[in-house]
Amino acid sequence: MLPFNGFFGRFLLLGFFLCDNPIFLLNLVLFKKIMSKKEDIQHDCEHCHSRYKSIFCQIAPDEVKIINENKWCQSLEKGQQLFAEGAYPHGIFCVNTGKIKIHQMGDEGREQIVRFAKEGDVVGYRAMLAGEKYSSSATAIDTTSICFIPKNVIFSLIEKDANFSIQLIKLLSSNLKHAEESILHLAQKPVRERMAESLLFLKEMYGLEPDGITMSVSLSREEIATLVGTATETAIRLLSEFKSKKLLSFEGRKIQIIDVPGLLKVANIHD
Amino acid sequence: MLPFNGFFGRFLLLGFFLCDNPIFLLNLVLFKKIMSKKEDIQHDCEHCHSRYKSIFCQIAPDEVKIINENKWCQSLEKGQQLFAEGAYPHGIFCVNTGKIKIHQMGDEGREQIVRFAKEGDVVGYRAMLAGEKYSSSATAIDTTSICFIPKNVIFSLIEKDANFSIQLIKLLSSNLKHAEESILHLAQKPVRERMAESLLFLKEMYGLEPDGITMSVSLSREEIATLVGTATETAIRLLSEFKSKKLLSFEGRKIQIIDVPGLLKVANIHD
DNA sequence: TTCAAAATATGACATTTGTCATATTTTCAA
DNA sequence: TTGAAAATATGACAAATGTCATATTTTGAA
Repeated sequence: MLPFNGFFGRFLLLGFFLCDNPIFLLNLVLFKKIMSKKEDIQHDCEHCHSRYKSIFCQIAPDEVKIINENKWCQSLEKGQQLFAEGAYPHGIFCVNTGKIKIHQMGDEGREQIVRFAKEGDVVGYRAMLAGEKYSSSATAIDTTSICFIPKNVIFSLIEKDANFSIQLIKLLSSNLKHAEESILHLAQKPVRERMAESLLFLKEMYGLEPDGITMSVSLSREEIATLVGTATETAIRLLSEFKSKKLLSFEGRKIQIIDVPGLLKVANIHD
Repeated sequence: MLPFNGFFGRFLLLGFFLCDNPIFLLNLVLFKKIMSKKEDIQHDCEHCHSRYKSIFCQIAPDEVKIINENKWCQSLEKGQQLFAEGAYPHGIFCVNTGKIKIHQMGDEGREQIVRFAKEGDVVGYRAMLAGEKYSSSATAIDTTSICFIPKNVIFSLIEKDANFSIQLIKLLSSNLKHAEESILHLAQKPVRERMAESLLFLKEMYGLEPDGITMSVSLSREEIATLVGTATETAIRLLSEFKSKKLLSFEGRKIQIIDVPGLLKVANIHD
């Protein structure tokens, strides 16, 4: 619910409801112009560095122009929610810089992280494309700058550009592959293996800081637990065990990866 | 590897490799005409009852004709494999009648079922669309009649028909939603809940026999275990427990659903 | 800075679930 | 039909993991 809080948020929400209507869309654009000075920086899609890493990397210049004119940029603090499970999508979000987690709430109120997004990734598109409510929530896990592209712009792009459809299809395929791999591992791998695997995954996903060993992403023990699919206490114990085995070291939430081959071995990953 | 075994299978395999080439594709069509009398029935896409339930339900008549001329039908016995993890896809399979399981092999040689398909569903498309090797295998869990549509036909359809792309996107979105729900449940629900949920899922997926209580799908205890994500013995014990609690009854692999509200309660599913 | 709240850490213990052994039943091919 | 192999069933036990209690440390707002 967070992005729709307060005075500004309510206007944004109104904009979302009306964004399929060209006249109201125009109003939204004007409104953006007025408000953007205060709250957010408007990026320029033509020269956007993260566009080249995204599903928009191959679209025609005049389509880029349309997106640029209709998009909406926003920044999020660490911990701020982008959208919530159960809400209706009105467009997709493109991550400009920063880090996002996609998570679902379980029966006992425990969270489960199902996906991550970084620069160049797109979030909130699954529900929008399927014409459904969001089945997951999205929350910034770092300071994040994001652009919102209205639904109608995306659908008209699908109509006009088959190559864009293929990009979307490939993105969904890739997500599905990873999800099915997670199913396999949750069903069959013990927690220790999954923990080692998740740490290596985070290293691949978000990379390392300039020192070459510290992970760029910083998560709480609880968040790590909801990624691995275990209790927070178990996650803490395993991290301590890995530290004592010199596979990694940490100071608070800053984790250094010391021994990649060792972690691969614990994760039971070969070749 | 099964579909490519024997004299007939080797020709089929050859056909797959050559099917992007129009001349060889023609040869394949001629070859089909000769061989089909013996092994398989060639269905007619124009009047195909399962087409209306599929991603092909809205395509233009002349596109249906192209598919009809290039497709290839095959029947599978229960237990026969359609494609194997690691192989290269050359097209997609449309289930005409029957039941298919999509499964992956885990590290310890244990299988995990990740998806099912029935009449009107499409299988083997994820890897093909992504341009990757199959990440899962597909096996018939009942007598199944299936049609193969070559890769080039699908990609030209994506080029020509934006609506078909949207159908594919919706299919992938739906699969992804279910996969992420499975992740949540495998990570957070105890085995007993997952077992009850899986039985209710199978009832929804494949329906009941004319008697109104017997499940149409028949799986071994081991297969049920690989669906739920547990050991075979645990699956057997839980089924016996459900039987003694009069939630269901069974005679071998034929399971009767007796008490749906009771199963919903065990599965911890409300409203 | 200071203090309360939140996060992290650790021990003790209970519960769940998997593994192994071994019956018993069913299936299917000779 | 018959017998061997596979599938199903059940008990005993061990291992993995979660839960609860509680201590310690860190964080962030007043």
